[in-house]
Amino acid sequence: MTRTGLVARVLIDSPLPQLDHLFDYRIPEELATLAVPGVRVRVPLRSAGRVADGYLIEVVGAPDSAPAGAAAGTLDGLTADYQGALSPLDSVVSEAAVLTPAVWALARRVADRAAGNASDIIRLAVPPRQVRVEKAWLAARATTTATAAAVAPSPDADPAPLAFPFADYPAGSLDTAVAERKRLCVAAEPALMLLPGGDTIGRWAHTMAELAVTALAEGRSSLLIVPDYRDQDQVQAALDALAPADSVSRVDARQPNADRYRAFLACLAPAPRIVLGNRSAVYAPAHDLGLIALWDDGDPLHGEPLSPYVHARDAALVRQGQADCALLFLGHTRTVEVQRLVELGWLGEVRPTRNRHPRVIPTDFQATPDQQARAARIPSAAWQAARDALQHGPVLVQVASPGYAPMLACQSCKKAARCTTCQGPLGLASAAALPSCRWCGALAADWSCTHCEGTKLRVVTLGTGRTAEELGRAFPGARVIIADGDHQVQQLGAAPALVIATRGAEPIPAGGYLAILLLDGERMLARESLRVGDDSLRAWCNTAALAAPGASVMLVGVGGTLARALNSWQPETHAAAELADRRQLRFPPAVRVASVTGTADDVAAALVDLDRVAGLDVLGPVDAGDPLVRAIVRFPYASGDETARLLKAAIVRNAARRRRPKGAPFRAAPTLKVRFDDPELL
DNA sequence: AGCACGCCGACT
DNA sequence: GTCGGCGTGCTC
Repeated sequence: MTRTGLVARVLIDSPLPQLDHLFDYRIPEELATLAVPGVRVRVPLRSAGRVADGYLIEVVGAPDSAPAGAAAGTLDGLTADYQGALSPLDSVVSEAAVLTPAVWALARRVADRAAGNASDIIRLAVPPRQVRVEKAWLAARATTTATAAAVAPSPDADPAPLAFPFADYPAGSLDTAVAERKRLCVAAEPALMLLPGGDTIGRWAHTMAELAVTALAEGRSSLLIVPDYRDQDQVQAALDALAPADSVSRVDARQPNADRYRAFLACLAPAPRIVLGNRSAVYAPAHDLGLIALWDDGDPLHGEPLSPYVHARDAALVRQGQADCALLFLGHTRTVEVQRLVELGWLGEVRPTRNRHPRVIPTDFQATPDQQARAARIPSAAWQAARDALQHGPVLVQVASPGYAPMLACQSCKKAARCTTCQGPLGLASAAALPSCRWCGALAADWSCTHCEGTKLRVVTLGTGRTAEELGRAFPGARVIIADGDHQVQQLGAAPALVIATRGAEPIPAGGYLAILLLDGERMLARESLRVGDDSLRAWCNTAALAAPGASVMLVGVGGTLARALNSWQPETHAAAELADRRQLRFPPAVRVASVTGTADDVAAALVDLDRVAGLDVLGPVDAGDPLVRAIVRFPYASGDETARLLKAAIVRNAARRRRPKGAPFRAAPTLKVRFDDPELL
């Protein structure tokens, strides 16, 4: 067959694993000028009339002319020089080149690491098209490129130099991070700061903004990635004070599609920008990327809930390698994952100059003179401190979220069930166990209610509402403010108030809390998960960082290494100990893991090839709900690429093969599912 | 997904 | 001899 002219290599936007490679199409003459890498295209697929959406990845010469360079990092050696007859490109959707080469390379690599589809990553990276927004952007670009681009690539409005750049950190640490492309793990200064505009934010947010402004001054872009919108608001407030407003793009799945697309398109401009957003911001296009800064990488919101479930931390690590930019993980605590990278020497460590930290007092439960305080499960020392502080300003009580470890209550009067010897809360160690005291361990074999003499227990989850009631009685006359998922309060004045908040929902008071009580520690730790310790320490440190200078932070009813790590403000000692344990057990993140779920036959077929992967072992398979079984494979990081490649091949084989037997019309045949690095796995 | 290709039972 | 069943595989 004779072929001349140009060939478009196209990624089909489809969730089907069989289609996750590049397809070659002939570029018709009339599309030659529009068909450039990154544009959205429509292409015929199989039979005429069917068209699929896709992205033009690259333009190459026809195979018999010079192949213009192999596609970087693709897994489609088969189609690199497709020999069949080529169909023509159907159309180019618009001239906006929305998928940049850097984002494509990132999506391909991130998907390959997780045995997933590149198009699933691209869906996170490129928001849905909004025709009006795109037309406006194209029109504006047409008028500005003629003038502005010719003038200078640097921002026209010079940002004011930072007044006290990185005042909290040693000279030569963060100020040179962008220029020297450093990879760092940064301990955040656990304090609040008041901005000129009147907002109070965590100092960490200001540090993030300072880093981005430093990059901007060097003519380079930044990605600032934070878990939720409350964190975004804090960084945004700091950026408002430090950076020109038109150099900041906020990328947030919460905003309306039009706003989201507008912010995305702004990132495509050939000028340095600051991109602020949640986990998907790690995939934002950026001109000359100089910095990726990720706040609080242990927050579960950094984990992507959509297949292939790639954590923002992992995507950031891949992107840093491709862009050769600075990469900083900032937090009040250190995750085990980051600790591993520190011990490998991959990340350097930076701490604030001064070792200032909140005064955390582990407080054991003891007999309380006040009846109501006892009912509200507050020890006397903590109750006293809170009562004194409440004279002068806001006091925070952090409680477990409803639905955490369930509590036991009296079936007749609905009041929380208390241990008859120590007044501690009763709980169930396991579903089948006898109720016992969470504090002293005494079995509540012949329990009776102290309020109504009832003898029957029921399981309840105690929300902020009930806690507020109890605490209100313990602190009569106090103004009570509830902050949880349903009642969101962001900012708070300096007036006295008793704030009852679930973790993560604490409002930020101007000047900080004068006392903080961390309650329900046992309930948080009662959860069965590998990560309860890490999660709880992270939550406690983040909350303690809201304390006013010199304020007491009381950790109630929790001792041991967690309390020591908090009290000495050395959370990395906990991370190091935890990592040592995981190495011993061969648990992640000492090794990587993947779960393989499907019918017994499908799972067995997927596992056969894996036995030649170096260092890999298989746990299970075990039953995972009637027709399904689940196996877990563990493998060293060095074997990750091979494991992912083999499992992806198994997924493709399975997808091509699976057919629903016609006897059962509504029961779709279960697909083989593979999930890498699931944090909830063990 | 959708649609074509292909290899075995009852029909003009 | 052929029409069509749906199991199998491919889509540039």
